[in-house]
Amino acid sequence: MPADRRPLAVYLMGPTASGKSGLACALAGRFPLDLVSVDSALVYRGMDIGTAKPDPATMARCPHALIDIRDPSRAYSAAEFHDDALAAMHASRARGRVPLLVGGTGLYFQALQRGLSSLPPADPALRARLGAEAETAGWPALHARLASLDPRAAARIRPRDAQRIQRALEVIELTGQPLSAQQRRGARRRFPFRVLRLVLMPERGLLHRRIEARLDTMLRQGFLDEVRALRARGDLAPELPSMRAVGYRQAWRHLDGVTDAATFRAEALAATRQLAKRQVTWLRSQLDARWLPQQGPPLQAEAVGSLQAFLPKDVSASGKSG
RNA sequence: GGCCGGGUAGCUCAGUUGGUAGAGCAGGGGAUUGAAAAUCCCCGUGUCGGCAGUUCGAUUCUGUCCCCGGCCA
Repeated sequence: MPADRRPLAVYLMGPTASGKSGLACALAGRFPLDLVSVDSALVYRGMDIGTAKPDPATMARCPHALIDIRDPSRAYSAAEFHDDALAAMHASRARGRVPLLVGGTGLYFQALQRGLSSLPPADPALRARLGAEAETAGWPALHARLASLDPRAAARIRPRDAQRIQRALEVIELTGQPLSAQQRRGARRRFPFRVLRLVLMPERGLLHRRIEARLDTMLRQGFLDEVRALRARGDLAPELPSMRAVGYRQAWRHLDGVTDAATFRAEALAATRQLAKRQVTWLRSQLDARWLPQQGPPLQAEAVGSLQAFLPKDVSASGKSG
């Protein structure tokens, strides 16, 4: 078997509050790494406290690509991430360095790695129209329509999965072809990087304790004021992808007067735990990943060791020292 | 101390005209192709507060005790 001559990339994956950011920054301090964020919420400007975004001092010491690249009024997408991340990886490679992709958004990692089928982007007007139809007819009715247009897609998508039914009908309307047929056409190509996957998977109870402690820190740091400021802009709405983020959605309801402070905190905690659980489900499918110990110095030592086994020859092969 | 409500799943509660019980939330598992921190699917045995009585059978009826509210003293 010939040696894999593709340049190296490192993925550092883990659920929220697992300590990814700290570890990434520590590793960047000792290896020639460029950090690329893989996080669907960190892309939004002005959403700092509630997303646990690295603070300005950390960002200065450990710059991340793909953070603060979008206004919260505009949705970001997996397809844009795919292109942006690949561009950042190639730029890093061109500098003779190694990209370290750090984050917890499973779909983004998958879209990057496997690519996406060639499909039209979201069409807000069309989505609004489909949403209005669903309002009166109900999603199962639109699912039935999907079944007549694209039985294969309808079999895969549940009758109440509003988001996927809407997307499928959108693609069919925009292209005149069934979604399933287009998805079956090759998204796959050889990925241009050789990947070392590191996974942080803290024991569940520990993760829950860390989530709780972190939320209380956010609240002390003025999370609610941050959300008040976002609401005060006047052009944001709770249906936006940015404002549906964990914590922000619950804070919005609280500031609307729907929930009291204790309820808001409990809801935000539960939503964060549920997010972590879904992230863990993605991670469990990472069969060829290197699982790191839970936390503390052993974690860092293990990560450093894993990297050392791969990095030197790659970096030296690039003809440049980090 | 007296009277009235309550004590059922981790939480909030429903229910059983007597045949050992089920919702919401929480929690667990899974799916995941341009909104993904999104969206969706699956998973409910718990001394029905304790003890005693009636009964073929008590979580349900009766007695008594304990605990939590409220009112009265």
